[in-house]
Amino acid sequence: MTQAAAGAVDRDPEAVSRFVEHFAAQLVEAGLPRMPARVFAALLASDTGALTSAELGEQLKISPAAVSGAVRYLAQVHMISREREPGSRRERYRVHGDQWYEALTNREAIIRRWGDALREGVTSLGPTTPAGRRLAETLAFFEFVEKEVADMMERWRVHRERRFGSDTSMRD
Amino acid sequence: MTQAAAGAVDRDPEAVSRFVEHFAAQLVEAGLPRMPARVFAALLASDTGALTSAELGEQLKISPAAVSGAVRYLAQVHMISREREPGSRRERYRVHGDQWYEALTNREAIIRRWGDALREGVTSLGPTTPAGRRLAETLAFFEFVEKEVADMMERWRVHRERRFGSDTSMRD
DNA sequence: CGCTTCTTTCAGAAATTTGTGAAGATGAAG
DNA sequence: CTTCATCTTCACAAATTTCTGAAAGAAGCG
Repeated sequence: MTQAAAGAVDRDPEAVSRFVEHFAAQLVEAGLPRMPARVFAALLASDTGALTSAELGEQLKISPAAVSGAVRYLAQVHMISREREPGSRRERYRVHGDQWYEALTNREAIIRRWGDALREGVTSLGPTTPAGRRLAETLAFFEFVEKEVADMMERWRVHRERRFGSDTSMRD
Repeated sequence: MTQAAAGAVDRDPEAVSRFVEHFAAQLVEAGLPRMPARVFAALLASDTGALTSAELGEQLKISPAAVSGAVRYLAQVHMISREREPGSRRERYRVHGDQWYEALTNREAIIRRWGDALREGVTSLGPTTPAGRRLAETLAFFEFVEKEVADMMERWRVHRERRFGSDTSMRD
């Protein structure tokens, strides 16, 4: 084995980097801040789905501070989780298939607050005014979506189970 | 009728403004730029669902330039449409129930580009590598969602029809 | 305990974004 | 063809966001 004694390589670092930057760019365009996007893409493209702070910093050529900020953000929106390795103080950041899908659709919290704001609007503008009625219909849409999305995720789990097997897939 | 001879009032401008700013704040938090968010909220809370540039500027206390920038943005993402009044050079910006729901779910274009980036990644990292497999599953998720969302919107149209009647509701 | 290794926090420099005023366009009306 | 009203574009100023280097905080290990 020329590549490695222990599991790693045959990964062309340049190909990886190309994908990372390209995918990160899409995420940025969708509204994610730049550093979190790059970090996330790097994790997604890693072999194990988990990297240490140092590895991230090196691969992306960014300071430890930047890594720290990015992972804090990503953890907050539940796109990654943090793990401690028992021995060393090293922390390890992991992208966990399941949880990040959910995070994406998990505009839930947002949707709920939109609903609140709209309800307030309906009341204060009056449910029978034209504006009030428009708001009410918009509200109905969000309530509809909220429920539908939940159902959809359920269907996805089934679909995926059949397509990819094991429930805990996408672990390392 | 104490309030008005022609259609308008009984709208407490302060209540309207409160709603507009509150709802706009939620939109901002969801990632919309500030001015577009405020303009959009103002349209949503208007009686007819359509306002002129001047009216928007006055209500929101912003310059014509700011209005122009905001409506350009909103039109681009299909959250409003522009109408010319036949006579005057005045333009009128309208929020059209249907189209803005669709715009919201219409991360479609975005999703498609994500798909492209992921497909590329699967190829260049190799479909049988661990990272390649993770990417492939992620891709499958997006393809699934794309289809499901389309179905969901169809169901919404039916649901709404029954609840709110006429197909062209939410016009002025 | 005190060293060593990581990570986080903080203050500031750099870049980006946002909104304004002023100067063009554009088109209807005289 | 000029004028008036209205929208858009442009260059710049202001505010905000984003990264970095440096210093401070934790956790294992001798």
